[in-house]
Amino acid sequence: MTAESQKNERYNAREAEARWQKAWDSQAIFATKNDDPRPKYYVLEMFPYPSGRIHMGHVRNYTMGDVVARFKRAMGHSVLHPMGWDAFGMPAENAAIDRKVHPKEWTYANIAAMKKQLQSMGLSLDWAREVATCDPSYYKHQQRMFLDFLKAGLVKREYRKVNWDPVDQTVLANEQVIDGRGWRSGAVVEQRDLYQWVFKISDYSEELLSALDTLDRWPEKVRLMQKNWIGRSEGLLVRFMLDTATTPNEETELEIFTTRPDTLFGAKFMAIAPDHPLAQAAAAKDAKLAAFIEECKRIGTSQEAIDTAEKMGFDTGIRALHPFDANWKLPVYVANFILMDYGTGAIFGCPAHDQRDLDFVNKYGLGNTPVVCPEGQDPATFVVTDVAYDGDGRMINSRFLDGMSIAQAKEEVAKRLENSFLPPLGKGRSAAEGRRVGISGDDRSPPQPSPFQGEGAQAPAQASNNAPVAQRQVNYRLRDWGISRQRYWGCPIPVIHCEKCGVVPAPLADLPVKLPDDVTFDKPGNPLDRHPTWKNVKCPRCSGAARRETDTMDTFVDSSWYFARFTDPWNEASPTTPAVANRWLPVDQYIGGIEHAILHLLYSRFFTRAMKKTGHLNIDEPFAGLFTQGMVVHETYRTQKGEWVEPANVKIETVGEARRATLAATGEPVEIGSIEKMSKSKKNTVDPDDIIAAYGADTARWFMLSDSPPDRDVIWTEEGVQGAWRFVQRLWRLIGEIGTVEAPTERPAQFSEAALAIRKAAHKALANVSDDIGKLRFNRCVAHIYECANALSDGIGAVESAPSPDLAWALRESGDILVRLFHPMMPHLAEECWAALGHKTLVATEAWPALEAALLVEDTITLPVQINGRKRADVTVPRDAGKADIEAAVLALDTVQKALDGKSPKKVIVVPQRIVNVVA
RNA sequence: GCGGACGUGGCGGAAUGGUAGACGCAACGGACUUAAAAUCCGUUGGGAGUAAUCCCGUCUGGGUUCGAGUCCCAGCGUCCGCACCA
Repeated sequence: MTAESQKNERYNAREAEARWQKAWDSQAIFATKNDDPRPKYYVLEMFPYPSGRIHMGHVRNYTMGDVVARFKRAMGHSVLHPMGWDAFGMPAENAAIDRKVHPKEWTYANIAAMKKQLQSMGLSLDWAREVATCDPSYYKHQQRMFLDFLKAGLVKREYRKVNWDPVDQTVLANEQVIDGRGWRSGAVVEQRDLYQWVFKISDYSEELLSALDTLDRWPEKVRLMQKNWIGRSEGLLVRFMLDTATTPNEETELEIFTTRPDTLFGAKFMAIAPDHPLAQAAAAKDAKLAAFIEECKRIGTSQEAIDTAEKMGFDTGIRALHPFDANWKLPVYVANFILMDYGTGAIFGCPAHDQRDLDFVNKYGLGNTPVVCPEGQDPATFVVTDVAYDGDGRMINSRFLDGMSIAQAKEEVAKRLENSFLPPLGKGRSAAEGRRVGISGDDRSPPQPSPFQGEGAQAPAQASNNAPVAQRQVNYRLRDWGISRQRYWGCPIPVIHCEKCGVVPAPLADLPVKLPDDVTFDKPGNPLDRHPTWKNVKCPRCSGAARRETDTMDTFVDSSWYFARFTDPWNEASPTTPAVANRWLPVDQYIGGIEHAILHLLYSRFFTRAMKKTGHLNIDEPFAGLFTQGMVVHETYRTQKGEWVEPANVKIETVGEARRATLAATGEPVEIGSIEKMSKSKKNTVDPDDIIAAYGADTARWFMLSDSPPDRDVIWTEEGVQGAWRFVQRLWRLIGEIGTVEAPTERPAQFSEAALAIRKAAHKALANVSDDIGKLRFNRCVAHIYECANALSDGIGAVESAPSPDLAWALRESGDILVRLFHPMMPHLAEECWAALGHKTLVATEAWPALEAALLVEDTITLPVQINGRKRADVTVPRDAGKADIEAAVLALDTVQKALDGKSPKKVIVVPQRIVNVVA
């Protein structure tokens, strides 16, 4: 083909892409061997839920991963780049209910459809390692690990509050409860206590927190979100004696948690959660209190109510004794803002230094006494009215703490209370039975003097051999991970309940505990629960009548270890082959959405630790590098009637600066709305299939990488796609023309100025793209490739007007470089161009071009010259010119002479290779 | 409320404290064409000037520096996360 004839032709992306995909496939070039001795690189994108169709977010995510995979391969790594399916979950069951399709059938059909779509993108995936979490060959190992975790003490059963939908007879996740009603049934959601299987992630709170510091290739934002989620706080557990004359069942004490023990002398009240045992006990004898507690529970469901709820309390009549003064009695309130889940579910309130407590006392007229005085304030006049003071300062109104700093006061209180003692709790008399932590009461140091000593106060009941009044404690916000779901389409929890033997693990030989296929969804509730032949089994231990656990696992469990399974998905005996997993892991680059910043990533980090403990792998962290990509967003359109319109049905015209939209079919005017995340409800989606059919996968891939930094949202526009498509065509023509240039096979000894310019442009692009791909700055890679292509276009012009062997050789060399540079982003086009340049190999298996660093160094450099910080001139000097030479050259410039007006400069700053600044 | 990020042409965005606006999109002018599309060439932050040139300009106001889009302080605005966590 001649250059002339190719100019008039077009690159047929559709035909070429299918052809090259077939070529890659037939040579299995993306299949990765576990015994490959080259340095390993594991790149992984978050695997998709098989909804049935990929969306543009997938295109962006998987393109980024593919660029990294192809680049690392060219750099000589053995690259693991697998793909699978997060295939369990509710949509399959919804489809079963709505459309009478079996979840399994629906899921596998979706997988087949989506796989085809992904394959049309030309991703360099090792499909031989494909896994689907709903497949028994996958969840079998998950069940095995559940049993291993159970044995290792990482799993427990716990009575927990859950959102219960009485119509659908199922537990709802928090996000499925909308305004206190079930999202599907619309029924008012109840709080129910159910036995739940729980992974003890909180055993690792400290470890998961401190190890965040080692994740230096994670976004700071994600680490911070996890840190806040884990929510470490240091404080003191303090036992307050109760006035038994006021307690319902002669309870003797109330244990609280505080991070501000320094403010103990500012205490005005105690508050306990509505579901605190002491509140329950008091409510049993006080109908008004019981009614108040009911009221709190009702408000407690919807998020909005919690946001706006006023502080409410109810005085139980119970009185607590101040730990430093038994004569100081504090009222015990039940309050709606106290959480049973955190600390001990009880607090002491110091209104002057805590806004919530201040709001509370202001409502109930309990007053406040400031005990911390800000520096520079007169303690005699310092008062708090509406805004609590939580800053630094000196202790006041606090007896023996007066004058201390907050830190000193905290330490002093802790020391005194740790070393004073109260009788150990009598059974059944604790105000917070079961919520006390770590106070054993025995084998402790001998009794110490009471803290009341020397304060002139009377001590409450003294006893020897007692437990300390207070104990330092670290608290975490992170709660254990409840994994029980009352659903069919999930991994069965492999245990059996026997009346005699209790909870019995399913024998390993019986794994997988398979989901039965013969289920119906015509009735609400979990089909497993009403499947007698599946549910009723013999106890493996006593052979008596028993029943299977009918709950299945949270789908976050499935995705907490898939990255490990990919390392050896062929192992039928175990979840992993530890030696193989340890070699591949951690994932070097993980790419996915920010929406998984907390749960998925935290669960996976926990799972990695649990798998290490149970011998399935031996690494510390699953993901060494994490990248969170932005969303794909699009303009919205709606008719004057307010109906949303798909972009495909809208015609946009530009009249001068203004853009006008009409309905393509009828010409009816359409309003252009805000740019938002692509969503079905606003119909502002673009179907990847349509784009690939119209422009090809390379165009879609290129556009997804252009312009916007990859961690930010990218706006999908028709103009943008067309720009990308034009560039695809332009590259094809450009390389086609270079392919027809007659060039010597031997490298010329000398290069003309024009040839050197081309070579410099190509090698500069090579250096820049190499650097930017490694840092995932794809938008900058795109810019460098544009620049390189522009330079080569100029080169074509030069060789046409004045052909010469060195110029021709430089063009061929630069063409070879350019094709390999854009190959990771547009692999099909790159293969087509590689062939056009006369190569017989696949560019996908080619090495990354070698950089000739000498070409990046100029013989002379042009430095900007500033006068008083403003650029006024340029000066060109030899590369190795000394500071004095540069200064002399600068001072000789006309512009500088004029500015100095005969005077000598105050100062001349020469920054080598950078800039010169003359201070006049 | 707490925590975090960000703020640059008409738009998306470049810019180790060192020439602000790379690269792309859009727009405008021109070439080719019977015409259009495609393609190619050129212009494009604002203002003044015939011109060389000059002045202004990175949300606002201060500061540090020879030099600030970049660092510090205060304010305004947008976005995100958590949300009564004691």
